[in-house]
Amino acid sequence: MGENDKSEVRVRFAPSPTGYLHIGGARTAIFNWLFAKSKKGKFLLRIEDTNVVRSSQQMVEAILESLKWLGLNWDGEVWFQSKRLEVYQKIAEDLVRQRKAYYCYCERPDEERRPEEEISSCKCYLLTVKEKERLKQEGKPHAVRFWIPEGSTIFEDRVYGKVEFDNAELENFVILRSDGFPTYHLAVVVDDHEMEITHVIRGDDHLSNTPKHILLYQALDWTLPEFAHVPLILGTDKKRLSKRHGAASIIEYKNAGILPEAMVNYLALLGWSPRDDREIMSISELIESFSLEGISRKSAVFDPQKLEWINSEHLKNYPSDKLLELITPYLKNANLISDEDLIEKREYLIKVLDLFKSRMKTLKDLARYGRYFFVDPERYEEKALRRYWGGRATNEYLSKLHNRLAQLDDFQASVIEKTVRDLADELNITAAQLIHPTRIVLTGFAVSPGLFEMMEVLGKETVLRRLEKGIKNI
RNA sequence: GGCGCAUUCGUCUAGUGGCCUAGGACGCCGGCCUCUCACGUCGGUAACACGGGUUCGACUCCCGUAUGCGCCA
Repeated sequence: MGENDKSEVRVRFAPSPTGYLHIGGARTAIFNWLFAKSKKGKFLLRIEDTNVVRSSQQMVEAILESLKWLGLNWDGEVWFQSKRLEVYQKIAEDLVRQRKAYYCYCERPDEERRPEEEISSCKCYLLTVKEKERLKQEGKPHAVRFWIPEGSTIFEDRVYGKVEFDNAELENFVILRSDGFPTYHLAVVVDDHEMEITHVIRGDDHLSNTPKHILLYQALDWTLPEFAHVPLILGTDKKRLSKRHGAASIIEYKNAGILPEAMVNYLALLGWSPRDDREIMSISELIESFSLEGISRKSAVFDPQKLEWINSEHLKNYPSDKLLELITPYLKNANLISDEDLIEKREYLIKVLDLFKSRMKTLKDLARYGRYFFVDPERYEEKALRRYWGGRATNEYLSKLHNRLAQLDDFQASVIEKTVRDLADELNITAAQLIHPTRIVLTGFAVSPGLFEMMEVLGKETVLRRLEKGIKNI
């Protein structure tokens, strides 16, 4: 066990392009990538597209896009199984020649409704030479089945520890279908060998398949990689995560305004622990702390709320200029800024983010809850008015406030605050009686960042304009 | 059905025989801060699936049971 320093670590992620990259797949990719990085090894990518009907080029693109978004860059060219059919066929033939596999002429059972116990055991290996010859003449299609040897198969899984299977439990399994396409078992073993994969890190739904793979490695006289099976991710109902559980595709989280580093952070923590209390971790911290030993054997439930929390933590620590780039699409989409604004009002936008980012949970939030940083409020929230607007008197107070503010040369938070509080004193009212209505007039809501800081950012001109408008219209 | 794997607060987890009257985090609830809501901060809620062993001593080791999940060309 343990990695040999001399040989480079090589891992791979091998999705099949029959759907988008989902949460579970993404986490498997993350574990592989983290492991490769932590060992200064290579992270390879292989597309398992031997299921021609269900695979599509479009899905390949989508998966690559998701991986790029997450920042999981891969080494070298992408491998495609569909381009390697002859390789699998040749190896299947070799195994037949060596009597480690044999032709099977059984009719393919109806995949859809397979009777419970009719999990047939193929007896084609009993066929006589004469019978085989006859079937060949008839041109009857055949699959290739691997011949399971006697004994038992034991291996040391890096996550699950020692795992033992009795070979008698295994059936002579198909490695090459009658249509010439390999099964998962053959393809995975052949490719992992040729790609010189040293560690197979994959979902634990393959734990039970691993003995078959090991038997193949042995039959082919290839050295075994290490295996590490990672537990599945479940939905809130404790069922395997799938499309039914809402956003199962990674891209949906991108669209929902989740940062890629937050996604990686959260997913890494789902089924893996650094063994201390750290939760908010940067990519480099994750790489540094990652180890196979920290992976749990228990499947974990995906919790969108915690994802959001982790996202908000990352957002808070994000440099505002970088953040601006990321939220620009959302602001444009909501028609709040133009390309010119991006240049002309850059300084303003940065200040807005400085003020607002600590209250953001997703990249969408500014466009959604902070419209007043870009446009005057079109309407005032009913509830806010009812709660904080003190009738005609309020209009008069605000009018006085307007006059005072208009005289300020230095429109700074501290100065504004003093002005507001002094006025309240003079009017013999509480500061809150001034503050709340002002907020409503400026934002349309009862909720916003601290009023004085916000006024400074909005600027004198905007503040005065909105005050006037509010006094007139409310 | 056979085989395999798992089982600590609602959720993610720490825990590798005594440090555990079980720690952290999300969520939830409450206090403080305060111009609101967040942020922050302080505090509260809540768990070792069950039954047998082994041991001076089990969350930790073993065996069953239950439940869940996975694989079975």
